[in-house]
Amino acid sequence: MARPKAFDEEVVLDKAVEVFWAKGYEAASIQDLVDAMGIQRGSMYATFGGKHQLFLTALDRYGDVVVKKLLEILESKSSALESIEQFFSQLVEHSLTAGPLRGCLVTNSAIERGLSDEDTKQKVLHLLIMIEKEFHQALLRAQNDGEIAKDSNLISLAEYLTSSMQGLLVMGKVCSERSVLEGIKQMTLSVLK
Amino acid sequence: MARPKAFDEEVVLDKAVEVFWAKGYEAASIQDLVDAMGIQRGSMYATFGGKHQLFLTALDRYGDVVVKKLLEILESKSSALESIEQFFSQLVEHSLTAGPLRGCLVTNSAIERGLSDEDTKQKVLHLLIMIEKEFHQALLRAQNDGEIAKDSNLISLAEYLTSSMQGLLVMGKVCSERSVLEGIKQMTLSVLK
DNA sequence: TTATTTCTTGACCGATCATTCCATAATGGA
DNA sequence: TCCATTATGGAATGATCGGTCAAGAAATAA
Repeated sequence: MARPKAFDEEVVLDKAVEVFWAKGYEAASIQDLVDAMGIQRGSMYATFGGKHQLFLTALDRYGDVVVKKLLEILESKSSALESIEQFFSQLVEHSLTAGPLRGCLVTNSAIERGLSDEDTKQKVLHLLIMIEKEFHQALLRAQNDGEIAKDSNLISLAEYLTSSMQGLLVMGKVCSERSVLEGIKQMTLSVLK
Repeated sequence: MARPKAFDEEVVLDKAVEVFWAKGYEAASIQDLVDAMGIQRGSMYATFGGKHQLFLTALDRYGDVVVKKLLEILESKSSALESIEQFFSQLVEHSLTAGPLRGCLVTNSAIERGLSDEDTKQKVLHLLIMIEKEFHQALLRAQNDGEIAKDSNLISLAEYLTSSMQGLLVMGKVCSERSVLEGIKQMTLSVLK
């Protein structure tokens, strides 16, 4: 064996996630990143390979931590429909309080890198499908519980909710009025009733 | 008088719009811009003031040309509800065919610059409100024609449609399947029925 | 203690960034 | 024709970009 790393990879990766989340890919410089991560450039390159690789790893980490935690709401004990409503309430709350971390790294990455970076595009697609599947599960549960009609197109509904989520997050980037975001949420969910 | 400009300001501005639209603010270098615009750096700085100013001017231009043209669909002769459906069909078609210009400069700017650039945020908000007002007009028309219920909350509906539009444009950045985008469109519009 | 391995550090690289500037070209008015 | 004015073209600015590298520090195995 030899000298062990002086930092926890996951801890510094979480810091990188925050930088990319707040500033985007292009605007986040290596200096910004290593400053926030609290490590030297050399260590970053040795550990993560480079900016592009670090970003892809950060995107994975974001999915494992942030998205996964958010999706847990959809698996909560309450009624499926209620859990979906709670989910969107959380999005509204996030937009109103998250400050520099407003918005979602998935949405941001889709917009900033979706056309120019195939790796990112694939990871974003994978995350969106993960979200969509979770919506689909919740919708199935709602259907089984008689909360929504038997003949509903659950696939389309799940895709619709995923898209609506993206829209709400875009609006939340520039609009800070709770009433507006709440109204959008209500209208979005009215499709399910 | 003195020597006249060798280029048409609006023509080269349209080229700048395309570069920002395709690449985003940060990823668009001055070199990219002046190459596409067909003018020299000096002329660009003399005419538009700098990258930030050029971007803001390009955003205005985008609103005057692209957004305005899209919104004309909402004022078409057909029924108001039909015009809204046509509007979203156009968004789907755009996402499937626009290539490097997929997506919307308003959405992109909201995501990339909404938190870090107050000028951009204000212009984006202004454009979103413009879109929302146009939706509202169409909804009023629909209500007067008896196409939607008298007691509908038209303000919330207009905000909802604006948000849904943003969501669809985000999805279109990474998803090229017509069936998915069409399904989202259908679900979105089902709120109006 | 010594040898070996790996990590850390900070200087350094060429390239590119946005921006400035100036000599030159071109135009219209006098 | 000559002057005043403005646009053009392109070199040059310093800063910062992402990325590399070598030397030293730290830890374990022998």
